[in-house]
Amino acid sequence: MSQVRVRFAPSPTGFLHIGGVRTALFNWLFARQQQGVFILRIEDTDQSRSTDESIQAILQGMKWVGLDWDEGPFRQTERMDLYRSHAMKLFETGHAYWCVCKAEELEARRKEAEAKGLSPRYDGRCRNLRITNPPGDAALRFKAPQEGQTVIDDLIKGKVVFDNTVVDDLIILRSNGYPTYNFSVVVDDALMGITHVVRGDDHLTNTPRQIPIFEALGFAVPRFGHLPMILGADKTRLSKRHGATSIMAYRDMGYLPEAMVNYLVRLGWSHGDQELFTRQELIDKFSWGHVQKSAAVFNPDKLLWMNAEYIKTSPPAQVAQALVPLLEQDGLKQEVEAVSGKWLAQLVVLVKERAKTLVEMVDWVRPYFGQGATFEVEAAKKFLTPTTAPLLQKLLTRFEVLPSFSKQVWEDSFKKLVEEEGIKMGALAQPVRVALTGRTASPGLFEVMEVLGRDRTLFRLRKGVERASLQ
RNA sequence: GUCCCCAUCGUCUAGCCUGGCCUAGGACAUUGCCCUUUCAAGGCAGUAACACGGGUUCAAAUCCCGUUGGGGACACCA
Repeated sequence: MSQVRVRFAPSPTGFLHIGGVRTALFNWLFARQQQGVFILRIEDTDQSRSTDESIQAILQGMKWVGLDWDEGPFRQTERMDLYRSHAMKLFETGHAYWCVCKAEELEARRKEAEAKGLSPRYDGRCRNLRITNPPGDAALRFKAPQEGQTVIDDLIKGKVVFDNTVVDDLIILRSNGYPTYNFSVVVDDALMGITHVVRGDDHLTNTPRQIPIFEALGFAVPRFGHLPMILGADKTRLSKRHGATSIMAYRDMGYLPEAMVNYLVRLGWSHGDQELFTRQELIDKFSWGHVQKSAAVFNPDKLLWMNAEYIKTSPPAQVAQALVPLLEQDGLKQEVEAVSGKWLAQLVVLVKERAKTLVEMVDWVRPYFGQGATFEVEAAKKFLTPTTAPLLQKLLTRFEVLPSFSKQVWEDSFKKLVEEEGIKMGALAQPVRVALTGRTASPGLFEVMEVLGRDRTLFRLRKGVERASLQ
C-alpha cells in the first residue's frame, strides 16, 4: 500500500475555528499513525473574502495546538495555471463547455425554480451550444454524468449512494478566470497525491460532484471520510452566538493546547471508556471505525474539566511557561522577571488544584508576588481585628526565634499555640491566612509559607499584626 | 421543495458490524455524604438514556421496514 497523504484545506476568511482544528486533528493523527504526510493548503480562490491576516491566524492556531505539517502551506492563488490548464484539458476532451448565462439570469432562474418547488439546479441550456469562441465573460462548466450512480465508500459513514440525476453541471472556471472550489479541490487533491480526503460532513454532497471530475481528468479517486459537525447547545451548527469558536480565543481564556486537543478529539471519537490521552496515545489508538457518525454538541463544561485535569497533571514547569504571558498581560511583568523559573513552577504546584484555567491561575497566584500582601477589605475587616492581634503577635514571636523555615517545625509550633490557647484551628488559621495572602481562601497555610519563604512570611505577619491593631 | 446524513442518560460516549454475558457501563454536569485551618482537589453514594411503531427470532439497544425528530447540501462561497 502506498504512503498515506492527507491534507487540511481551510479557506482564509476568518480566524481558525475549533471545528477546523478538529478536522485538521483527525487528518494529522491519521498521518502520524500511518507515517504518512500531512499537507496544509490554503483555499483562497475567493479573492473577495480571503485575507492575509486569516492565513496568519490559521498558521498561528495550528502551531499553538502543535499540528505540524510536512508540506505547504500551499496557496491556491499561486497555482492558477494548474487549474486553468486542467480546465482546458476537460474542455478539449469534451468534458466541459462554455456557458454564457449571466450570473443574474442564473440567480433569477434559481429563485423561480425554488418558488415552483423545483430543485434549484442549472438547467443545462448551454450544454449543447458547442461554443468554441467564448466571449470574455463566459464561464466553463463541467459536463456531469446524468445517468447512473456515484457511490462513496466513506471512511466514517460507510456506503453512500447518489443518483447522478441530482448533480447539475457545475461551473469550474468563473467568468473572471478563477476556478471554483469544487474544481480546484479536485485538481489539488489529485496533483498533491492525496490518498484520503477527510473533511466535515457538510461536504458530503460535494463528493458526488467531485468524483466525476477526478475520473474525467483521468486521476485516481481518493478515499473519502466525512466527519460529523460540531453543534452548539441548541443543536444548531456551532457559531459565535454559542460562545468563542476561535481556537486562539481559548488560549486567551487560559486553556492548555493539550487539553483542547484531547477534548476536540474525544468529541466524536472514543476508545472505550478512556477520557484522557497523551498525544502519543492518540496517535497509536486512533481509528476511523470509532469516529462517531452523528453530530456532537460542544460542551464547555467538559472542556473546562479537562483543562483542569491537564493543569493538575502536566509538568509544573510547562504550565508555568504557559502562564507567564498571562501574568505579564496582567501587569506582573517586573515581578515575573524578578523570580526564577523554579519558583514559578513551585507556585504552580501550590495552586494547580484550584485553577481550572490559566486565567483563574493568574488570580490565585497574584498574592505571592511582591513583598507585602494586599488585603481584601472584607477579609481584613473580618479576621484582622483587635482580638486577633495578640494571637498573631504570639505566633510571630514564636516564628521569629526559628532560624529557618521548615514546614514540619513551623506547623508544630503553630499547633502548639492553638492548643495552649485552647482555641480552634480556624481561629488562628484564618487571620494568618489573611495576613499572608490578603484573602480568606488560599492553599494550605504551610505550603503558602514555604512559597513565601521565612522573611516574607514574617514580614507579612508583622504587617498583619499592625493592621489588626488598627481596627 | 429535492437529495444526503444521523438517532443510547441534560451533554460526550461504551455496547451495535459478529443478537443472549445489558438488571445498558464510563465521563462531564447535578444532588447528598465523607475528608477538612479556608477555598479547592479527592473519596463514596444517588438521580438520569436504548425516539416511536411494526416485523425477523426461543431471544433485539444490537438485524429489516416505516414514522417522527435533528442536521447538512442544493452559488460564477469554501
